[in-house]
Amino acid sequence: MYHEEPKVQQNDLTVLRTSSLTGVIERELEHLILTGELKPGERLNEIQLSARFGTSRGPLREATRSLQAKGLVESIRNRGVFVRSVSPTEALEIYDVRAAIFGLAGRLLADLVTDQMLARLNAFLDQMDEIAASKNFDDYYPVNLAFHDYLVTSTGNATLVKEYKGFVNKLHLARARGLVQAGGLSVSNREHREMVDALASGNRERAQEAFFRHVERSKIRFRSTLNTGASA
Amino acid sequence: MYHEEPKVQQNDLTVLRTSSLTGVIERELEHLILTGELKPGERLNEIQLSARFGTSRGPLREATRSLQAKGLVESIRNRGVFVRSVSPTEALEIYDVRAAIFGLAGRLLADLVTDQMLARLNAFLDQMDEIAASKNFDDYYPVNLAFHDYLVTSTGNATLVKEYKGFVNKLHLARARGLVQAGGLSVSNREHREMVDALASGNRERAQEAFFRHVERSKIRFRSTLNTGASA
DNA sequence: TCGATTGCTATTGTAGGCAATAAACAATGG
DNA sequence: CCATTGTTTATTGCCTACAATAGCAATCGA
Repeated sequence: MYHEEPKVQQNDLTVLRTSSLTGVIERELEHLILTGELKPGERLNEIQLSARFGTSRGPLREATRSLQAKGLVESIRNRGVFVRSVSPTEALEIYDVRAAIFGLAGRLLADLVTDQMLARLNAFLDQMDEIAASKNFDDYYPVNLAFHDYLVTSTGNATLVKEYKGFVNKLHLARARGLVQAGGLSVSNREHREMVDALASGNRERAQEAFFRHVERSKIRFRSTLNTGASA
Repeated sequence: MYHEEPKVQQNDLTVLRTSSLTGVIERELEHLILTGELKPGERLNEIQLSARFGTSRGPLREATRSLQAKGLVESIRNRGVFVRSVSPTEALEIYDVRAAIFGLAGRLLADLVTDQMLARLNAFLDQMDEIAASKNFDDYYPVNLAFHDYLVTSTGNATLVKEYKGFVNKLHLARARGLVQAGGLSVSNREHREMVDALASGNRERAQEAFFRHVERSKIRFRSTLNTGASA
């Protein structure tokens, strides 16, 4: 008991010391947006939200400015701040840029890959195969996410990681957001194996192309579901 | 006289109507940072700057939050906001990501390229050859910039353009900033021709690789000037 | 009835003020 | 002489208050 108390308190203090109130609000808002509690197009009422967080409007406004720069909200003067709504066109653009960045991850990893890393990746593949076989698609999504996260993080390129995650977040604001996930669900694990095999070969260009194409195929799936006029 | 007065006033009003004071300050600060008037590591004094812009501290703080999200400044609680200083390591990371994005530009352009576009690009190449021959390096840099800008913009992918420019800006904050330019100066126009040729071939992968490698070579030049221990 | 105009209200934009913090310096003790 | 502790000051963090704006509804005139 005595050992935990100071630790917890120190954590709280550290949080308040490191990140300002603005930072806390920003993360909170980002969470609300990404979980869909604040939906695309919805206005962020300053008074209402600052009351909810128990602060004044100042820090909240600073937080929204930051989110605006990150592309999660847009601000219209004298009208307010709104959760961004990513159009299908922009979503397609983002898929391309994300493909390029993910491709870079493949290229970099081809030079960094170790046996240990390959073992970990194969474990991921097996796990996803298993889940896919059981048709338990709700379990597939998080593992798939962890797989991609592991790959991107393993490059050791912090700039790349940050960018990649930013785009993944933005895609959550795409209209017909469900389609983004739907596209991912039908991903055959074959593409993943191609990526891992390319890494194992140590061939930079091949790995880059495999990673790039994986995202491009997601894009194509996204687009085709769009055309069929499916709705949420 | 009478005809101009209202127009000027309307321009001012339009600017203030469209973008808030925060937006104006943000652009102004970004300019100060990128031109080097505010140097990496330097603190942005709120009182001083808000007095300079003739506003209160609120809008200024919002502007700096936005710049923070863009990676141009960093904020330390209770200490202030500082112009970011990009380490050599981070600069190398940025070069890689920029290469990936620029490579995507090449890939996209390979499918979009027209004779008219090729003519324009060849005009750029000739112009740069000319300048290089005259050894007037100060003229080379802006044309080189315009060349790259033209390429990126021609993709029609606004997300790509925004990202690319963001990274170019960030690289301006790299320590030994002169080296970034110095690296560019010695660029042989041959690389540029390779890029244009790749576009003319219409081969996606080839174009992507040519564009990618062009930036990678810049990175290598940057790194080598770093290792020789050259200083500003 | 319809359109324009004019007030009203909710909300954002900006300003300025007080409290809290950190860095620099002075004072004190060993 | 050095280390440590108290004090001062510049500066940031946050809040409250006021001004300005946009959207809306009611009113007025045709």
